[in-house]
Amino acid sequence: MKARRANSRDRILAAAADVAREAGPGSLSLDAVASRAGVSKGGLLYNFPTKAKLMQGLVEDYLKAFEQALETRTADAGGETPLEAYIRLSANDCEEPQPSASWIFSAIAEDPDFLTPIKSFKRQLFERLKGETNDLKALLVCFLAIEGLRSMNLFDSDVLSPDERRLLLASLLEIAKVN
Amino acid sequence: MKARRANSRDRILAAAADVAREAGPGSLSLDAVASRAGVSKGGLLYNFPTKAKLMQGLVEDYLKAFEQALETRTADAGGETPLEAYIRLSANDCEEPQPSASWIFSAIAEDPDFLTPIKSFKRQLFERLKGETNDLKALLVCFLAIEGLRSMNLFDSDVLSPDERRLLLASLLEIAKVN
DNA sequence: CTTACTGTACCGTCTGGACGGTGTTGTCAA
DNA sequence: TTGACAACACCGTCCAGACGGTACAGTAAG
Repeated sequence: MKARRANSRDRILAAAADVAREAGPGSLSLDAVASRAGVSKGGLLYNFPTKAKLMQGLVEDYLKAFEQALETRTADAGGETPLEAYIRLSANDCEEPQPSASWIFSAIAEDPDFLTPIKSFKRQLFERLKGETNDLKALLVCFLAIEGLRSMNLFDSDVLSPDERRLLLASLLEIAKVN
Repeated sequence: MKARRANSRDRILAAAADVAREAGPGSLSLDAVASRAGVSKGGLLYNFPTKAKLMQGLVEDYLKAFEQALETRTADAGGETPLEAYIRLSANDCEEPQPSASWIFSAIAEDPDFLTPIKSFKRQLFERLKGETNDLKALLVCFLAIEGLRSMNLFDSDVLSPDERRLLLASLLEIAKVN
């Protein structure tokens, strides 16, 4: 029952992310996801009655995971400002070799409106940071630079070397610390 | 002859960009592009024998236009460092209401390798800026922040208000000026 | 005669999704 | 305790439609 369903759901979501990353965002078909998840197409459509619902599931999962990571990070970290936490968390995310969210491209191709929740999440995050930082200029620069880093990671761009990434992180933290 | 061909080519490219922006990147079909360009499908395939060639044309045109804009800007501008020129140019690009390059998503969906020329272009640009700037930290921050701005524009994200964008631009130029 | 198309008809492939079936599990009356 | 029954989770097949691409005949301009 519940357990089985939850496992299937998660397996499918993970499989979708894998397929998008490995076969390219344009090859994210239901068949591909189903076979990757070890589930028949019928089973897939049982969990996600339409492709749009699958995409929505991906978005929601992604946002939930990020929010939770940010929350736990800001909660238990000693003396770390929210902006610092956000910078470090994002930098960590981008450190991983594989872009974790290239399914986003599939979602956009399917329907650009899938971005709406992500956009509003970002807007909320920005507003929150704005409320907890008194140097708007520093916040803007840091926030945008992180956005740039995420974008590069998403596009699997290797413009920056690891050393450069480290230097960037240090610079941003320096800017953010003045607070 | 030449004139007719060149016009058709450009019209088709522009039509493709329009379709991608208005109907969504997933709806960039040959039929849609042809009818939008006021050209028959046969005529479209005469100019671009395959969809891949169309995408390639989009990428090449985009890069060429950007390179030229940057060149003229750095050439005639008095006392503007290359980094400043790049910042101002990109900020201008992002000021326009419509994301100019949402066809990129179509290209990625078709085949992620279409990004390769863009990536190498960015790498070259970064290396060039690195050679002409002596504060690597400032360069990194500015370059990434601009990347973030471009990404937001591409995703049609309205996280930043116009005022905030202006403030960001001023901050970046300030950082870049220390040089 | 060549160039630069138009227009139509067509093919093979792929995709989302509908549908009918199936085994396993939980529930509940007798 | 057991047997009937229903809900659940999933399977496998089938199909209409859209898409990229081809082929080809026609045409207007130079």
